[in-house]
Amino acid sequence: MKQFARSPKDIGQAIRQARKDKNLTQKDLAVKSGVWQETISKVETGAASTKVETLFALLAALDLELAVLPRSRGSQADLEDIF
Amino acid sequence: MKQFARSPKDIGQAIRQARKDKNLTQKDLAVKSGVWQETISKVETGAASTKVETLFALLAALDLELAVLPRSRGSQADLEDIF
DNA sequence: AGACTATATGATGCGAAAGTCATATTGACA
DNA sequence: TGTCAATATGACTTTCGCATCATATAGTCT
Repeated sequence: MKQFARSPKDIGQAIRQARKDKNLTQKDLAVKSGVWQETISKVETGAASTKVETLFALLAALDLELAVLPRSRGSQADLEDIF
Repeated sequence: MKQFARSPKDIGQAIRQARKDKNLTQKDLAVKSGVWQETISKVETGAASTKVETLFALLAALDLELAVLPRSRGSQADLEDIF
């Protein structure tokens, strides 16, 4: 079940989704990924930006990866969705 | 043509690929995305980490988006690929 | 080879992310 | 509702990305 992402917020939602699907708490994921629980909270809620390393550490701990693909479907996200 | 990514380096390569496919220089992309040419260079070569906002700014300027999906195919990337 | 363009590298300053610890708030459930 | 676990928030410090400018290196074409 694939999640598309055009903004940090999208990614955060996908991570939270995947974490819950695997029945992990933020603390569990923190231990697995080496990322602090507090940081995970911020990432999932989109409260703060993230470094790409942090993102991949979380994705790896959740057995996820990314695919880069052309924006075909749906409407364009405007810059406010990103910044 | 889809690019999978499990590390910042993978993303950098995908961005470079997409940029060249569109016949854009780093400078062109810098103008379109609002990200400095120097930063793009670092991102593409994987020399430095990036903020997720920067990543999405580049992807948007290249009409790309991400998909989050389970790591199924191929071998696992180990942590050195990420950090 | 020379000239021009593209990309990489290097230094500095600022701001923001992450680590860290403490605590508040929310959520679940007996 | 009271308690415990889960998540969010806040403060503070350190680390690091980005903007910025300058310059070096690499590529390309004549």
